[in-house]
Amino acid sequence: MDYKQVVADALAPALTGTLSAEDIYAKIERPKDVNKGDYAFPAFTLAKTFKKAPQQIATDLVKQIDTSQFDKVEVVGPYLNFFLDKAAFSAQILGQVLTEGADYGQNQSGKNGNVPIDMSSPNIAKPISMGHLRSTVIGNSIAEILKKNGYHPIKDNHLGDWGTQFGKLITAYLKWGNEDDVKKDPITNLVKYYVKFHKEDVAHPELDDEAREWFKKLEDGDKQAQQLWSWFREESLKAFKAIYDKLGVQFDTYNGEAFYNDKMQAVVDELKAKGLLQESQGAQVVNLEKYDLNPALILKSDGASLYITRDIATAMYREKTYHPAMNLYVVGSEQIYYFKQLKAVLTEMGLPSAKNLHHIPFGLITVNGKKLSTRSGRIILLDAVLDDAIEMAQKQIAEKNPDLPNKAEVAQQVGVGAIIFGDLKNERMNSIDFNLAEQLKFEGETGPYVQYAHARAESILRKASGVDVPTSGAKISDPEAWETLKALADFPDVVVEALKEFEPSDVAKYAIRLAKSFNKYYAHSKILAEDAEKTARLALVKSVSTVLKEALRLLGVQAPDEM
RNA sequence: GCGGCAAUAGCUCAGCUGGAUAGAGCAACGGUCUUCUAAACCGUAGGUCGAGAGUUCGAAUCUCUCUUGCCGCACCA
Repeated sequence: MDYKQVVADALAPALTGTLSAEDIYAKIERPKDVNKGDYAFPAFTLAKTFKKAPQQIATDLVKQIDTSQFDKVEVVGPYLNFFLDKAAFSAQILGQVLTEGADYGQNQSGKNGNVPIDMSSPNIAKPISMGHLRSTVIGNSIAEILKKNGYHPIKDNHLGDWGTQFGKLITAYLKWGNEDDVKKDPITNLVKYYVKFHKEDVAHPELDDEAREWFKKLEDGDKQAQQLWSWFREESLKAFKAIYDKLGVQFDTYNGEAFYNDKMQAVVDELKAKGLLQESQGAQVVNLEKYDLNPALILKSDGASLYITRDIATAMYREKTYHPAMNLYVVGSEQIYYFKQLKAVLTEMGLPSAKNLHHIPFGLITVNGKKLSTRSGRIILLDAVLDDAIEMAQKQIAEKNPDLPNKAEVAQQVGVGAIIFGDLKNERMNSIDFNLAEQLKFEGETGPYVQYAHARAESILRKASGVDVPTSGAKISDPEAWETLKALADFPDVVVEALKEFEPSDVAKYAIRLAKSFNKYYAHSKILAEDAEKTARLALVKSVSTVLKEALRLLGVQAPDEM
């Protein structure tokens, strides 16, 4: 139920002819201070039309409205403060959460439309770093949020599995590599070969020619080249999947760059057919002047294709395969300009999904203020960070809950949860200077804090087993529960808002707010006390547990029942 | 040089479509476990919201200028 609307409806009769229903609704706000009620209407805007002081207007207004449906309506200066009927509110919201369960907050606005999401996208034969974490967890969370809004997301890992570096890799492997090492630890060893190649080719430039030849062979379908390439790819993918498993992220497709190799010519043909290609300094470009953008370079002067050619092919493929409702790209903010160009080219081509293409950028992860880079050695391995976090969680469990039965499982859930939550709780666009100690904090506004609130709720429910939790009519009068009840009621709006902004952090902040209000309630009220409201309180606890778990799920974070 | 993003407490960040004394977490200091998990709760202290101008009854929030930092600016992805 929309309680803001209830307030607006109450005000409407007194303001007919002055403000439209929509205007009234838009003016209503939530006081920051809890003591000033649940909703407030400021009378400033009416001062001109009524030619009276706002304070006076507020005083007059309150006399004209039906206040019976509220606990009270107060005039404080120029504000009308509305206090909702707590008993009715609690019965309504708890009934709804308990009836709907995990479906609470679900809406169908997406009409099951397909939404491919370009995300994670590590490069074959290179390690997954903290930089990939952001794309992976943001994309994964947006996928869950999409589902909650009735869309059908398709998580696509657009692997970097093609390019001249494979010529170098093959050359290096044949010279210095061996099969067992690659099988044992593919990423480390493949990177080693790659780095060695770059060291050696300074003194032996003929290596570059060899590499070029190998890449040419690969493109021409040479058997040995193909075999090595697909082997490197498989071994890398195995290593990647181990990390994705740890993170709890699955993909629907792994349509990497190689997948589009045979779809590139069609792009060039179509651009030509539509008269969009122009020659410029020997290269083929699409002029984007009318979008106030630099020309997009489609073919190099040597005729080779580029990243954007591949992305156009990808967009065309997705259009044909999915008829997407939206087309999302979770890629770093350094590519904002590039995606403007891509969208402009696709718009020029008349691709229907171009207008629903959204680049979802995020801030850079840096170390000591500097950009990560494999070559310079400034790299933070995601796997190592996850392991550190899991180990830290193990220590915490040993200290705080040594009798916990499934320690290893919970340590993983808590450790990984801390890392994911830590990444998602801040606005996407904030850049992050990596700090391991900061990532491993389990106190305050963190993933474990939310998980802990959930585990406490579950603990109470276990202790109360045998008591029937009512799914309707649960009224709570305890004022300590009020913030928690209101937070529960906000969840459906958060689901909508988070999608609108593509902001998982909205959900993370919400989870903290709900957990915090519940922890406070928990500290001040004895839930299992034997009195008339006990079952109502249990209804609240059950509702909190349900919604916390669901909010964490939308972030890709697990919620253990005990920790 | 042009464009984008950012600047709020010692540190990390919230602050919704402009609204009532600018809020959290961490760190500091003090308090709360014989009672539902203290990974928690309560309190104290801490800010000329980068600077300046403008719009407005009202600006951390909108506009402009400036400063600082990061990112990008066709043959990488």
